[in-house]
Formats: sequence, structure tokens, C-alpha cells
Amino acid sequence: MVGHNIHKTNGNKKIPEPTLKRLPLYLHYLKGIMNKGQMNISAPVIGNDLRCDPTQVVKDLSVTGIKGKPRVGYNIYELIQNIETYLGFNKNNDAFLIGAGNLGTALLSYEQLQGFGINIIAAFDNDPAKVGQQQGHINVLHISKLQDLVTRLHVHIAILTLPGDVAQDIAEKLVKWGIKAIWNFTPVYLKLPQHIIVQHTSMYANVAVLLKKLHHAENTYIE
Amino acid sequence: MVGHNIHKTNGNKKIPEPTLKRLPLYLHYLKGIMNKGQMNISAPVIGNDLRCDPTQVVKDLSVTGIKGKPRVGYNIYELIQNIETYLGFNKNNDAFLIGAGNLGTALLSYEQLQGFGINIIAAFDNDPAKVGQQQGHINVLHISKLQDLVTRLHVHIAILTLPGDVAQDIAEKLVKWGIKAIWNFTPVYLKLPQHIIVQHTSMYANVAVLLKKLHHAENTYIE
DNA sequence: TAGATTGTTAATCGATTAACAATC
DNA sequence: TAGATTGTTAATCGATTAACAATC
Repeated sequence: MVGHNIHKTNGNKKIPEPTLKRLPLYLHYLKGIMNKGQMNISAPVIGNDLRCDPTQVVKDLSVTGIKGKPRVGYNIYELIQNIETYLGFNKNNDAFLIGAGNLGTALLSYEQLQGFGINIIAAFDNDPAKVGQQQGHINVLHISKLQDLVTRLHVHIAILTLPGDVAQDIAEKLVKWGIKAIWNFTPVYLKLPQHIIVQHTSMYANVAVLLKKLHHAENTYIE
Repeated sequence: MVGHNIHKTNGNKKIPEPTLKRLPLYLHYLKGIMNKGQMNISAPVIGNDLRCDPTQVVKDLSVTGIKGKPRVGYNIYELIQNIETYLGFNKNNDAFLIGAGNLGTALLSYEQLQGFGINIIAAFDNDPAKVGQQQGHINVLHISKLQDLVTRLHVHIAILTLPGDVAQDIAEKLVKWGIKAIWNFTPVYLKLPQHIIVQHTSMYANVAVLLKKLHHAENTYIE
């Protein structure tokens, strides 16, 4: 199955992670522009609106296999299609959500996640009070049903929005049952086999950067 | 006020952002270790548990001004104190939350945010149905009261958990009223004066990385 | 044609990793 | 003392930025 890309994308070549993280930003921006009825857009314009280097825009977009025209730029519709296809946002990647607390519930009712390729098909919790609820069309099931459903439905993605102290334990079980990628919203580092993809999304990492920049600014400039 | 650091931290020297983002991870890990009654810990042990290079651990921790002892390592309590002080996690940095939807509500009831230096003192929404509610001890006020309270209370941090299409508009107003840092949970790029600190926390950036790694893995190895 | 823009290759910049001296 | 670990300086690696040729 290697090298069978229909579009001429960069295939399995290693793409810089910063590039991958910028693509959704371009995508959202481009959808806004398209809704205004515009047909084409150039890298310098994108760079100006999103305050980033135009050559970086060119490089970032090129990974999706898009071809632009000198003096014209890129076709916006084609560009959106390419980014979505490249990132897998127009597929439905089935996922289970584990931990139906506040953050979990927020994610469940975030219909937009589906527009970004993540299709949460069920949520799990150990709290009997939460089991049986419906959150944004998704049922909350008891955690005891997790093993059976993961194995039967061949779900590959798990979203962890549960307390940190049980995260490692559940993660190990999920891996045993066949989960291949974990989106980790807990503050704990998950020590799992190297082939398991763990995406750590920590609020606190962002708080750290924000506070440090703020205090730095406050100490640097006279108020 | 420049250079008056009591602890010998790296002060206002430029610290790599990746380092800042790793510090909360160390912090959480160290608190777990301390609760087990351990007194000291060495960089190689941390590196092994958190799967990162021990020399990087040494370099990361050194920015907080901690001094370790050869053959012993670092005093865990002192290390925790230094990281918290360095990041500003033991101060109460007042913040307003704007948009009391699902994600906003999740953040409000996330008491732990306070332990990481962010003290949300009020939430705002334009939905009358939400105004007057209490979410985790924080009142939801009508958006019309925002201007008055931002200016009167000298709040410097705003957390944006509102719909993307109004984000730029509200952000510009907030800046006019004196907000210095914005934690942006919307998918839009906020074009604001350069001196305003904008911390963009996008779910989608993480989805992009996760899906790409997953599909890459699925295409690389024979199943 | 002239000029703006793409797309690629080279140079720079910054972060990570390696090497090694200092030290308890 | 011997050896593990810190802490610093140098080398490597990777991403960003700059330069420039190709092209519509």
C-alpha cells in the first residue's frame, strides 16, 4: 500500500510537525475567504493575513500536492480539498472518548470535530450517574463495555479525558485491545510502546508559555 | 524592575518555547514522585520515566535556577518550588473567560487551572439563558458588563471560548480596554498589535498531527 | 513583454544532542 | 578514591528564512 497516492502529495516523506499544525489554520482561514466568493489566493496575501512568511506558506501548502500558478496563486477550492484530503479531515476516523467529565462533554458536543475527521462513536465513564446520558447525540456507556466494543468495532483512536491517576492504566489496556492512537488530555506522560501514537494536548503547556511571555513583557517595558 | 530576580533564574533571557512547554510536564511528574515520599531525583531517572534525553532535562530544569548535586540529583521539593515560581504558577493571575459554551464551562469547572496560576474571576456570555448561572463558583455575567469590569479590575488575561466569527471583534475590544494576553481557543488567527500576547490553543492542530501520524503508520507497516 | 508569484535550492537560525570537565 | 551526575561548551540536526530561477 506504499506510494499509491493519487494526488502527488509528499506521501510518506517526513513532514515537519510545525507545518502539520499550521495546516488547519490555513484551512479555517481559506474557508472564510471562499465564503466571500473569492476564487484564487496567493501565498503573499495569506502570509499577510496570517502574519507568517510567504515562502513558508508556499512550502507548507506544497506538502499537500497543490499546484499554484504564477501571478494568480492557488485555486481556493482546490486548496481546501487538498489540505482536507492530506490531513484526513474528510474521512471519518472513528474514535472512543473515555471520561465524560466536563472536558469530555465539551468535546462530545463539539460537532465541529467531525468536520476535522474525528468521529466519536461512543463515550465511556465509570460513574453510573453519567452512564445512559446522551451528549450531543453520543451515548455514554459504562467503562466495562469498553473492551468488548474496542475489539469488535476495530476503533483505532481513543480520546482520554479522564482523571490523570487512571490514565496510564486505561491507556495500557486500550493498547492491549488494539487502539493505535491516543489523544491524551490528561497532564500525565503515557509510557506506551513506541509504535503507539500519543498526542499530548496539555492546557498547562499553553498556560506556561502565556504566563511567561506576559511576565516577561511586564518586566521588560516600563509601565 | 529589570534584573531584580531573587532566585538566580535565567531572568529575561530568551528561553526556548519547547522548554517552557515541557516544564509543566516535569512539574506534574515531580508532584507524583514527591507524594511517594522521595526526597531527591536525578535527571537520568526523569529522562527515563518521561522518555526524553537526560541532558535536555538538565538544560530545561536549569532555566528555573535550580542547583543539583552530583551523585544525588535535585531536591524534589525545591525543584517543584522553582518550576512553579519560574512559570508563575503559584501567583494568582486574574483572567476573564469569554464565551460560556461547552468548552468555556469545562474550563470554568476545571479547578486545577488555579493550581497553574490562572484565576478566572468571571465569565461572560451574550446568551441571556446562561447569564446568572454559576459554573464552578464563577458567575456568568452578560457581555455588556465586560468593558466596565476589565477596565475597573485591571484584568490582564482573557480566555476566548466563543464562536470564531466574533473572536476578532471581541479581541480588538479587549485590547482597547487594556487586556494584555489572550488565550485563544477559537480556530481563527487573531490579528492584533504585536505587543499583545496571543496563545493559540487549537484542538485541530493536534488532530492534524495525530491523524497524519496514524495514517503514516498504517501506510508504512503491513497490517 | 513586464512583473508578480510559484517552487526549489542554499543560508541562516534555533533547538537538540553529544562531549567533557567539574564536583560531590 | 571511584563513579555517577551536574553543568557547560561544541556539534549536530531540523526548521525557517533568504535567494533566485522558472513561469504564467
